[in-house]
Amino acid sequence: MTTQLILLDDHVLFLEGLNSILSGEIGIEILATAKNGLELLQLLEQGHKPDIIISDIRMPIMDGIVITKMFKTKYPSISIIALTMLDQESDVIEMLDAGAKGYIVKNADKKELIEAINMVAQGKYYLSPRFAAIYEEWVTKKQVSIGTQLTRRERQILELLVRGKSSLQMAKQLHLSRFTIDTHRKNIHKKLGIRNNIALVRHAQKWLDIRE
Amino acid sequence: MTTQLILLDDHVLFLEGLNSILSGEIGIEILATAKNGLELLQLLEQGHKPDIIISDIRMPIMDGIVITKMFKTKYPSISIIALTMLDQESDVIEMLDAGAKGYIVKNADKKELIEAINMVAQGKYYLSPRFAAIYEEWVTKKQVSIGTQLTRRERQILELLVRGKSSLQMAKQLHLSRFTIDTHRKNIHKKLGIRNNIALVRHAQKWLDIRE
DNA sequence: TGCAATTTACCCCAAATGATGTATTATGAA
DNA sequence: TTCATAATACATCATTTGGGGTAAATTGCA
Repeated sequence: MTTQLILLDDHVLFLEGLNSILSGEIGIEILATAKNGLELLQLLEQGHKPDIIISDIRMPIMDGIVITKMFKTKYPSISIIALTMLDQESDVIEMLDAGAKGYIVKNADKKELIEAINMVAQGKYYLSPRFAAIYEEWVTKKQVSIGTQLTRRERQILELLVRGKSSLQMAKQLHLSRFTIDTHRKNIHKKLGIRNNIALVRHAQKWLDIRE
Repeated sequence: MTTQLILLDDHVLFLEGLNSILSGEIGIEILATAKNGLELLQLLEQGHKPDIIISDIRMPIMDGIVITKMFKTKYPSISIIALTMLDQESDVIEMLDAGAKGYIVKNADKKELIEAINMVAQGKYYLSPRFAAIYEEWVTKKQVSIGTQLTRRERQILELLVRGKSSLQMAKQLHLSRFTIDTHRKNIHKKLGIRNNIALVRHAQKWLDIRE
């Protein structure tokens, strides 16, 4: 029984490399490759039915997380393995939350990739060893819910943060203690798995649709 | 006459993919691959004499720019082709200054890569067509920058800041003192009349078209 | 009504940033 | 070659942020 794949990555060289690596493998068949989410959707509409899609997370037009979320409802039978450079931990959590079945770093080797494909093909999950720890920690801390599950106050403070307000400024504006603001700010950090305000602002802009 | 290569990239999957793509080509021989600068140096000390090294720019231990600069004096007969994600414009400029003979984006395809190898093997230069566009854009931005007279270093640091890097992280990445980074950052503040990093990031996104 | 979640407020301490300087070494253009 | 600009590096000191807590009052909803 062969596992049928579609590969998705905006870096063509990487895509071709991956194709070259995998196409020699027994039990694996590359149906097609796509450079972006739109190409991927076209392939599926053309009737391709892969078992697994291996997708980069960070892509310009439609990123892996968006795609994964969409697939969860539109193509629930197709599993997704996420590929990443890993320079941002929170990506891991978001991707898994979005419904990815596997998570691999680009620092991994062919062997690990094939293992991941086989695991996921069997309906199991595969997490790059590096991430197991991160995810474990996340779960045990009961920080399972992310993103949209900020409380009203937290969201308000995040909005002010995005506008460049300091804790003290917010405290004055909201007639609260600066300690309170700090508590909220740090709770937001924890919930989102982000450890500085700049990353927080960018996350808010990208995912929470908080702008100005 | 075959062109002998060593490949250098910290992302093993990419490295293996590249190897897989190129090793089938006539006229090209892969002598070895290396995951970081140290491995590369060891290979050379062991007597490998490649014509060309294809190297990623961004790497943790010793980045492509450092390597290229070093090779210019220590192994002047070896040409270097730089590979990049091109998520940071200023890398292009730096790499060019450092003395790379070729410049390819990872969005390129196999055909372009091989063309680049052949060009460089013949002693010519090869620049990815995208590079031309980026370079053009970069130059015009530099000239048109009336409201935003940031120097090239300042712009580079602002780009990193937008990506959420701290002063210390930038210092490591750019091989500079953290004091230097701070000086630049504070000079940017003054020039733009902005008093904190978050406002700076938003200004950069809005007015300077610096994103990710 | 009762209990969980939220909001508020504080502690300590480390690290990073912001403000204001000085100063030396490249570098590039006139 | 000179001279301005850019890039580098550091000092000092105040403020802000980040990470780890604790704990009260309030709110909302089952």
